[in-house]
Amino acid sequence: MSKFYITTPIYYVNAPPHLGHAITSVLADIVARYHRLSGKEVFFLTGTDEHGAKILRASEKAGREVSSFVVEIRESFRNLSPALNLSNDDFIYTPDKKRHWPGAQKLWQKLKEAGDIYKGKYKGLYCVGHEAFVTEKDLVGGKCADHDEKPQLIEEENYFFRLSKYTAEIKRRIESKELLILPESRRNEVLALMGEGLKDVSFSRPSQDISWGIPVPGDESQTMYVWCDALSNYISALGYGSEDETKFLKFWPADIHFIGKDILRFHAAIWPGMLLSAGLLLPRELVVTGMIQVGGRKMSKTLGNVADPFELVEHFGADAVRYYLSREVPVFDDGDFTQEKFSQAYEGNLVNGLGNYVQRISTMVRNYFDSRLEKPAEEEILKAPLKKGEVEYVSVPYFIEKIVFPEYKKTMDNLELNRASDAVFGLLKELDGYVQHYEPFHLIETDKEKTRVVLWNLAYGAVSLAWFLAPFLPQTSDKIFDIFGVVGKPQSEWNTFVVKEHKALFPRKL
RNA sequence: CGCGGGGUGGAGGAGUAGUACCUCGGGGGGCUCAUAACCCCCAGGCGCCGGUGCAAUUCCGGCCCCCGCAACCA
Repeated sequence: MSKFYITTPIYYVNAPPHLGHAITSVLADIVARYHRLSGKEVFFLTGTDEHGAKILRASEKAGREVSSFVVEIRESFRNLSPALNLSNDDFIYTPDKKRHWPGAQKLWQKLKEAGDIYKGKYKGLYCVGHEAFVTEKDLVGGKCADHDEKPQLIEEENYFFRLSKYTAEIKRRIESKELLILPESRRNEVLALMGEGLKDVSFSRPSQDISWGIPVPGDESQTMYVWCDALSNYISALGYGSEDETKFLKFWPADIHFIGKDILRFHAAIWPGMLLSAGLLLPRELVVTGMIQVGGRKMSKTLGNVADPFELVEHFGADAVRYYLSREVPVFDDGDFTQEKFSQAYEGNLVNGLGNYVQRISTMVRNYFDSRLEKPAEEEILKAPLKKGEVEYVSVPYFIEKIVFPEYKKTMDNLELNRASDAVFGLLKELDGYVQHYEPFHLIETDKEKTRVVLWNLAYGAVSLAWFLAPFLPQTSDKIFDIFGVVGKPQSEWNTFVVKEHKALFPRKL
């Protein structure tokens, strides 16, 4: 059985999860489920990034001990899994001394042994109020936004990682697609960056400035900066650096790192550089998602337009949120969220579309055939074909197998999840049209046998929809299998359908 | 000249060198199994200016506008 290792980023715990985190996790989950369903041994990792000066300052501001301060937000990220039905196999967090630190420190050690760690001077803008370095972004009009003070340009000694040394090799891996970056435009962006040559990166800070972090092995006076601390989660979670590296040996390299475009540079430059230095394999693929905006604007706490995934789930259910995030928002481009768009998508495609379809078919089967439909003979099935265009006639199962499935598989394999979803909902549209064409609700009065064929095809269609949607809408998919009495049955055994009475799959919201 | 992505009917999206597609909304018709759902038809569009081509929304150049990134916001 082949393995498949997929990760989300580890999320920074400076605030509870918002829809942007949810979308990355949901997309990764859909891919994880898809590969699991196609028979691979999948390891799906998510987690949180909890170290750093920002977090320490936030905890101090709240008058809390930092180690307990982060737990709350960590737990809210962990709760994304039950809320959104994420199938992650593990959850890693950076302050975990037992599970994470050994891996991070071993990795550091490897880089050091490779001669790629050296002491250097870091020059930066230091804000006295923050007692830390700030970036240009923290400034408003040259002054620190929080303290209204002008930061000072100061120097301090810390460790650097010789990233520059690996520019050519990283570039080669990306160009040759040994390290595949999707979509193409992101790949180009990174390659353009490589063209300028990568600079060495600051890799640690004096621990007096940042005590909240992982100590540099062999030099307690320094704390690891984010790179080695956070990026190493992808291997520490597999046991790298621990006594038992079985999982690491089995699952590394990652088949896919799902990331947002905002952290592309770290994942396309620094992370591969570190892995090369340590003599480890590079991930096969970086999948770079767009950002989800709210009402056309970037989500921000200042604007007060942060969309809360938990609220949405509570109101609409996990599958509705998963639906929106995977279909109504493009995977690779920026998307937009508004309450109105969400409701519209919910009403249109889930309530009126999928929910209504399942309802009308199951009702007819119950009313006309006492809830039970035996599979008609093949030649009978051909007598109620699906009309495609003007002249082409195919049976429903044939259409699903030869037209829908290949399109679904192709787009899923290319991670064009919204297009795969399009293919499935396109099938739904065909099936609704098929109902209208044969009018089983009339046909039953004149030709019961043909009605049986028509309804059997429609039930087969419903179950097929459930099969296709399993990675996207796992709960709904299970419900549909249950309604048609084929829970746990492979496609080859979708012969007799025994239909149950059921509640609306997607209740209408007022 | 820091880097990059965009501008497609009322709205949101897809797409292509040659009849431009989908969803929602608007107008009309049909059906009644279904969660006032479903099916069919109609109106309306490729930011601006040049260039290359038999042909450009699609390729090239310029302009206008919007938006990201710029080394710890998915």
